[in-house]
Amino acid sequence: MSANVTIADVAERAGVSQASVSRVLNGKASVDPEIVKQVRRAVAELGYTPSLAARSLVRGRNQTVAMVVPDLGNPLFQGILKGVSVAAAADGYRVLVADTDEHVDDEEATALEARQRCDAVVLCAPRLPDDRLRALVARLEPVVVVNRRLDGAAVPQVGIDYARGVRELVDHLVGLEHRRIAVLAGPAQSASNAERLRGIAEAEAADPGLDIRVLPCGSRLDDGFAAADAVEAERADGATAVIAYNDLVALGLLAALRQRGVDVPGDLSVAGFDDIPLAAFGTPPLTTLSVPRAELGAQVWSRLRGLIGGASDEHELLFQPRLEARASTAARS
Amino acid sequence: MSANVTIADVAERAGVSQASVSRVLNGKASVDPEIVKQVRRAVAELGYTPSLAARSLVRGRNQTVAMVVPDLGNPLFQGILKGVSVAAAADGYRVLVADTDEHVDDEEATALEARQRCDAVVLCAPRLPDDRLRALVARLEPVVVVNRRLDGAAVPQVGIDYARGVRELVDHLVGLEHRRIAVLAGPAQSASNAERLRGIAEAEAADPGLDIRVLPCGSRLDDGFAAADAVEAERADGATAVIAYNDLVALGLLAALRQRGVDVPGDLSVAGFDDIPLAAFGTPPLTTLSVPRAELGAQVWSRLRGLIGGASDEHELLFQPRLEARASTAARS
DNA sequence: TCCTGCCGAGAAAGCGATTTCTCGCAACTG
DNA sequence: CAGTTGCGAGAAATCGCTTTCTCGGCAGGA
Repeated sequence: MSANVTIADVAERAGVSQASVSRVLNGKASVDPEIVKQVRRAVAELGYTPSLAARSLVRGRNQTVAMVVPDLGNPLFQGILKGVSVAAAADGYRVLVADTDEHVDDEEATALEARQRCDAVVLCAPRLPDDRLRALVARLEPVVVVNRRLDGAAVPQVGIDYARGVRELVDHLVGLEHRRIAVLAGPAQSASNAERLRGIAEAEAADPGLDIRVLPCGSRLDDGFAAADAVEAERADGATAVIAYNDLVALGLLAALRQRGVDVPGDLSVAGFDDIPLAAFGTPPLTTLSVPRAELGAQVWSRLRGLIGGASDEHELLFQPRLEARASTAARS
Repeated sequence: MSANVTIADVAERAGVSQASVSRVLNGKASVDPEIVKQVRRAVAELGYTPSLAARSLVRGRNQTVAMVVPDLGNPLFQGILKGVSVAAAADGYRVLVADTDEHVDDEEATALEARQRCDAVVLCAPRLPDDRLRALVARLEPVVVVNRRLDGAAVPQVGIDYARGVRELVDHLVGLEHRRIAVLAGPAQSASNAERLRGIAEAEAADPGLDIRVLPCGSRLDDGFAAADAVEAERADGATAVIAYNDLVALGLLAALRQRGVDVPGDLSVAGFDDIPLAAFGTPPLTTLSVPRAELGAQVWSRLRGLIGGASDEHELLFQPRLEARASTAARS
């Protein structure tokens, strides 16, 4: 079994020194072809596998990165996780997940702890306030921040241009004659929520005819479901369209509206965000903003790999969401 | 920074030996309270954090387990992952995910590679044929297999009693006067699919009045969506109910049927499996079989921990799914 | 022909913990 | 009072690699 075979055994069997075995295995320097052959044979015969623990100790590297997310149940994060994971795997890296379950105060501890086990970490949509986050990020060092703008930190960031996306969505709705729009806000500490709201504010400022009301909500299915009452109140008050924090919220809302017999998009247009796989299969199919999750994940890995390799990088990369107009939004009737 | 502080530094600062520092940190043996105080102070002052790499080398343990899944996009696996992850975290363990993306032939390599980095692995719904799986499992050793029955392997298994669940579902439909039922099968290599089919066969055998047709399908949203034609053909042929491989498939099917103007449950009853969060929010809310994902995950961890601790365990644990009758199934009209 | 330089391979020194071994000292027994 | 016995703490070995150091041999230049 590979378990107990050490490099010493291989060396002995091949009749060479451990150093040579190591050289062969790592392709360092030039080694006598004969020795190479001997070593390879010995390795094969013994079924030798280098101990990763020993290797990490001496190299100070793990070949593992951590991804810290606020909620693994969110399809957006799942998509990014998968993207990072696939890209990293191609370079022999694995990823370890840590779910903070939206507990802001666990974020630091969790991230720090994860960092101990890994060569780098990707912080997904951290909920921490700016100053604490900046401090944290400094201690995490090889780190990339996803979906959270953080000024004044020498850290690569990759995110989604929610502000612009939401403006696009508003434009879409305005094009459909909607003027009174309700917005279902996400978690208060979510930076991407703030970005969305910023976009909303910009849109409102640009078009005085608009009347947008922001309602507190959340990020999950049941949040959307529970928001139905508030939405109905807005509708009674003249709102004809709703922009939900994300697709999950939108789908939850859709379900609740259906129960109440509200027709979407006849009585009310509803739009989401993220274009999760289910969005296209909703009732009705959901108008939403599509974000390239997998590609984003790949980009994150590419940055991360650079940092691990010692590069320094503090660029910010913003993906532009693309409007996916489907049946849940329609011209005001 | 914790990065460069070693136990030697702490020892020096505290004026004691490394051994004592180690003892204090691990709470082994009894140490002079005075020394304990010194060490703690030195640790705090230096901001010392033990190197996990060094620790793993000497202990031969990682405090990390791997979870290998065929598709992270599946909410069932996400739920189990979360369950395992939370339970493991409570014991200071982290989990590393490896997604084989339904590539059967990568399963062995992926699992083996993951095992190298971890103290144990949980194999989720492996698609490997029995003999290869048995061989693999032997090499993985501390391992628990989820959602796959594997006879003749000394390995704990935890799963879901799909056969019984599906019989329950059939009973439910029969109670609603359905006799001709279409079944959308999952991935061919999926063991849980085989279990479901076994349940179907049993139900059919028990009730000669039943006429159940199995259609090939898949495990994802679009599989269900794409199955609509086949389902319609069955319906034209007299089928009045459909049992989908899982909720994702059911939801995809629902979407396609809606496009076609088929009324569910009026024209056709549809049931799923797993009770994913979205099931209750479908149109109509989906009748499904609920499985306790988080609890299952916790059980998996509990088994795993035992194994890591050296216990031997080859019990099989089967969770009984619970019928969640909702609006997508109704009496045949 | 002799010296310098280079190259390849083995010996040995870490990497940073844990754990066994050893030893001194105090307490306990007969 | 002498001879264990026990206990606490430091020294050193160990885990399994990588990498530097060292040295012998061989080729090229003077």
